[in-house]
Amino acid sequence: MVLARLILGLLCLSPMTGYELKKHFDSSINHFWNADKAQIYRTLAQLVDKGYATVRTVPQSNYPDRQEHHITEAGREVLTQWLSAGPVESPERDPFMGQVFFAAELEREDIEQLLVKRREATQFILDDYLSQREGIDMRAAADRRSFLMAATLDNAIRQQAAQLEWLDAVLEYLP
Amino acid sequence: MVLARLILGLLCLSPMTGYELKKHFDSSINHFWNADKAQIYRTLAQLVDKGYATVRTVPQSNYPDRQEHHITEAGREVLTQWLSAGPVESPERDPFMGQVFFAAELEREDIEQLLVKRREATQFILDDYLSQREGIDMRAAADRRSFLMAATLDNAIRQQAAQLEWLDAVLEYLP
DNA sequence: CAAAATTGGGTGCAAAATCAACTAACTGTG
DNA sequence: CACAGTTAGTTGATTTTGCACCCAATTTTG
Repeated sequence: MVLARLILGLLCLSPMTGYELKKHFDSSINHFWNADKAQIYRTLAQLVDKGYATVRTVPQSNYPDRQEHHITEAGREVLTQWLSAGPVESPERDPFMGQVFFAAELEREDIEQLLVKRREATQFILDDYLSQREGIDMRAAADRRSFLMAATLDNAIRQQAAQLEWLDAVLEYLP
Repeated sequence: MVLARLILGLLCLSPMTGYELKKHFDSSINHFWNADKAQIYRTLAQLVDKGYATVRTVPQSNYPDRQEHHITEAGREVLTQWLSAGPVESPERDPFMGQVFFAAELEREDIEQLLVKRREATQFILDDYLSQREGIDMRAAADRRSFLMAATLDNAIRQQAAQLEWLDAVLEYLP
């Protein structure tokens, strides 16, 4: 459900192949969603089935044909309806917090190691997001679209930063 | 996979029925995981199948028999192995951020409404977490288990608070 | 020059998750 | 007294997701 909407959103920005969609999920959008490519291709097929997108085969000289997917009017409607229907509630799922919740089964040192390793991973992700943000032209953020896109990245940065602070606090006060 | 480990973790705290597990997912653990009850019962059956848990039928006078699930030694090992294997990477999925990312398709007022509604929902969740934390005996948090459990709730609180701040910033600077 | 990555697409299968019922007895509330 | 809620568990169908493959040509890298 969500994936279909996100793909419609991307196709709304510009027509794309499944391959290019996967690129977006891995880079520009990786801070709030990811998707398996098999899933992307299948969802694309569904969208075409329902008339929310159309395919145009564009031959290329050296590389395989591009199956360019274009959003239709019906697709645009579905997207705006999703956006207008109010904020979706996210399920609130964090397996790492599960590990912390039950970490008392481990020795103190092992718990510390778990937290330290997580700290490293979080720092790594944060650095990635920060370098992504550097690549954003701030003058372009004057228009609403760019502003909102940059804002989601800012949120991801805040979340990771908050987690870093939390990890440090837990490491400091762990009995 | 994760669900099976979390159930093992809960069974580690005390033997439980599927019904009681569901209660935990809905209350004490709802800040980092949720689960459908059908899924809980099926996963429980798998755990028994694999020898990670055993069932003891406890008859009751008025209510249906309790299918009390007890964790086995093998189950405990699986749990500690999961915890020792290092922090699991979470997929980073937030459908609401997807809505914000593509919200430029809407009118300015509708975008604001989306953000304001989300703000309300976030405040509501935050208040829930805060009242949960009030119920935690801080003297009990001196032992490691209680400390870690309380810590995961603190993390959820920080995340929600960070999101509130972010929402306010976006609402303020939205072009 | 060989090995790996890129471009572009796809299949099959299994596990995980969700939705919606259905059973059945008891308990509390208006 | 009727109706809603609680306790306890189960089944079936469908969707979603993830993993592991497969194809083929080109281009880059060691």
